[in-house]
Amino acid sequence: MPKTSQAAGLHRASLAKLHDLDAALELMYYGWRGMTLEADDYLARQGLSRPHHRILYVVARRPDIAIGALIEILGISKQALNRPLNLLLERKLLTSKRSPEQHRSKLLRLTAAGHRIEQRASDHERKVMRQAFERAGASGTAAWMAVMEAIADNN
Amino acid sequence: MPKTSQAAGLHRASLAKLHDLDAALELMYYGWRGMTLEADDYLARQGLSRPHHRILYVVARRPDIAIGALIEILGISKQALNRPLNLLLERKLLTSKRSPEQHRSKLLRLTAAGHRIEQRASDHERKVMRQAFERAGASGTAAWMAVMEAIADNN
DNA sequence: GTTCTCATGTCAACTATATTGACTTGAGAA
DNA sequence: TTCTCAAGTCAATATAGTTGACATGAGAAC
Repeated sequence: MPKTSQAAGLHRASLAKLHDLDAALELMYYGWRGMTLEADDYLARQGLSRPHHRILYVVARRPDIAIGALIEILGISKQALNRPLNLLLERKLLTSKRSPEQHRSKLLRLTAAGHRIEQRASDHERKVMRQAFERAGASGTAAWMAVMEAIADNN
Repeated sequence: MPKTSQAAGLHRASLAKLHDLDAALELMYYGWRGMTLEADDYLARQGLSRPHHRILYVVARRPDIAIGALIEILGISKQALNRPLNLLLERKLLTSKRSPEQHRSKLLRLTAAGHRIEQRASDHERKVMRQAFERAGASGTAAWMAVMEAIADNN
């Protein structure tokens, strides 16, 4: 696990702008950093990191999800999922049980402790977003979401 | 180097929303992915990846930057910079020379080939942003930037 | 009832990106 | 001549991911 994460390169560096859209590229970069910084620090103090949070986040929103479906959503291989998932099971932040009828797949659920950590980590991120949206007002928030959807759906 | 990057977990996954701000968290995640996807594919075809692009991006905007200053801006350790930087020098995408007076530090510059790759990779990202901004109009763009600045500056 | 399929689990080897710590080198300054 | 400081290098470690190969165990098909 990483130490506490040095506030690294947070400058919003004073780089010359070669293109008018350079500011937008940098805002995406530093925006992602800004949103995840405190959450990552919190997770590191729990001995966890971003992949663990992604697992907790998805399972919280899809209780009784099977492992195959989780792999699909996370977009990583079974083997890559294995380690962080087992850590979460060992730490009893997740439980896995086979369903009575579909005995083939294992169903994942958060424990109370898992819910608590997922919530606190996500709360750090939501706090950042809430403050930004408060300053921007309802129309600014709607505009932000519209732009982000256009960017996200650029597949 | 990674292969071609499987379009992984691109679902904009249909997860139940536990909080009203969950959509915003997911938009940040998929937005970052959407912006960087094509650029990363292009870079992978050149045998490069995101850290190499970050180096090229910064040096393009700060010609004659010293290695220490670059480390500062990137927020990584000297040792972590070493490998990708040496690759870029070997490939002659960067040049390093000592300055006449300040002979202690090395000054980095892009070669023509380095400029070309930096530009093409960044162009993929700018293209995504430009399309999103065109749909959103000038006021939507301004609102997006204001929100992102608030998020980024949450340090 | 044996065989086929399929979800899951696990082992090994590899790559990439990062870290810290300990050192060297070489130039400039005191 | 010694001290400082930027840069370079080596080793060990952690994390996050990959592919390939193979085991297990349950359900379904024949």
